[in-house]
Amino acid sequence: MKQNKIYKLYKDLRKKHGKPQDQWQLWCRRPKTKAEREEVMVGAILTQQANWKNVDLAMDNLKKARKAKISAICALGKKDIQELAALIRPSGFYQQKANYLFYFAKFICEKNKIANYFSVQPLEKLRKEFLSLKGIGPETADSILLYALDKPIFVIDEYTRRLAKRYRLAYNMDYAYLQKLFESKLKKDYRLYQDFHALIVIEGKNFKK
DNA sequence: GTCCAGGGCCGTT
DNA sequence: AACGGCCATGGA
Repeated sequence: MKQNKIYKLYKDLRKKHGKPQDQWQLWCRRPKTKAEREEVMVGAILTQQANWKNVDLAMDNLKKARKAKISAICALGKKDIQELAALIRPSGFYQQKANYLFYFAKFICEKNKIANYFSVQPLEKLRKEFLSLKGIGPETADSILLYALDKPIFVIDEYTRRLAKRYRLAYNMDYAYLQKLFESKLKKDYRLYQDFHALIVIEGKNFKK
């Protein structure tokens, strides 16, 4: 890949921060076990507009209750959504997130009945299916595709926008535009996308809006 | 006490 | 298409 501002930013961040640590050790692990993938999916929903410390508290509650995996959640009934909400309370917006989690889990388990569903379906189709679910917007959908399913799709978030402004990488901060921009400047490699986005979040915390 | 975090939904304009 | 209010906790 030729030198360009975006790839150079990756190299700089990699040099400055090394391999992503903390939560990112799990999210950037290769390969992941099935259980780890399911845990990342849960985390992707809980982390919406939430401090990771709070998400961690919620994840601990779920683990103690043996409900930190998609397969455990989709075994629940509708009447258990309140119990789920109580467990994830520290992550904030917990009533909504409990519903999001429950129906997302149902969706995943349903599709998993079809052989190799997530490996066989085209990426664009999978993404549209995720986006059709309540509570799964562009960032959450792409986070799950990239970090849980190892699909080569670049995640855009608040920190990506901050760095894009700070380093004048773009003027348009529209999600689809930024995503295409980053993907067009990088080798199509989920491992690169995973590490780069993690580093963007780590670095982004140093900047105000 | 105040501010804010890795979003997304819904109603209004 | 764009914008504002809303959802909520815990740490700085």
